[in-house]
Amino acid sequence: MKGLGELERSIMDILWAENAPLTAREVGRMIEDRDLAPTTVMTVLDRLSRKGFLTRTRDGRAWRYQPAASRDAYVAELMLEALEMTGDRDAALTRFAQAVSGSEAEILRKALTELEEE
Amino acid sequence: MKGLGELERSIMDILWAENAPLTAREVGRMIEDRDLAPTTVMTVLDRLSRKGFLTRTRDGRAWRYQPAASRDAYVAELMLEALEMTGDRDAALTRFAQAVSGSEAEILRKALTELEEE
DNA sequence: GGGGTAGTACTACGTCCCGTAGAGAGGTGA
DNA sequence: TCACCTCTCTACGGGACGTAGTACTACCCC
Repeated sequence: MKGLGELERSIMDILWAENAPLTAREVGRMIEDRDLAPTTVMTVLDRLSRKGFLTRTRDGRAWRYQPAASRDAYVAELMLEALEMTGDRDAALTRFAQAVSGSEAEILRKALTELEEE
Repeated sequence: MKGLGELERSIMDILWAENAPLTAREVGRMIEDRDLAPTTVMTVLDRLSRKGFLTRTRDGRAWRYQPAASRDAYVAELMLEALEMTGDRDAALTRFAQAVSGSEAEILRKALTELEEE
């Protein structure tokens, strides 16, 4: 999986936060702080859909974009990808488990327990 | 943390696999399949130490390079970094737990249990 | 002691990604 | 018809990375 640039991530964040598919214009309106040209937003949306992060459907002349996967799925995939990198997955996992904070360890524990029960 | 390119990662892999600090020449000899110029290896080693992935110490005229952190630590850090990206860490962690394979879930479970006991 | 060898530092070039945006085409509503 | 919206296409500058040459220095062997 390819990574995301900074602007790309900002835009993904907007789309992940929104439940409905947005047009380029709508997205642009939500990044006002950066004062981008409309075409900039369109270009980035286009690249993101080329890269498979977004899907788009027609709405009149405009496209409406929405995430192809949830942010959680993306994050989990990044984590798995990092894990792929090591020769010793167990060691890395152990280290990871030690690094997460207490409350998160709790979440993990719970998720794993539920898995076990299925 | 900055990411690693492909050659950079190959070289880190060599150094992670080795226990002793290596010189550029030694590293170069271990990537024979790519037939790189010696200076190429040196440049990459230099960049890696600039980026903080390697530390180096003098050995006569030459430098000896060794990883600043273990591969496991690096991988765990990458995973945490991915986790930082989400607004809902719990959801991402849950998804991650569901995505790891059975034996790895077991490792995680064990690591978490040991944590708890301390 | 002179030439090959090894090692260093510095510089450079091509490519790809990404942020950024303009130009031009074609529809749309006043 | 004219202003406007949206799209697609093209482009440029910067930074990271793969790759390597050059110039200089120190050491070893004959």
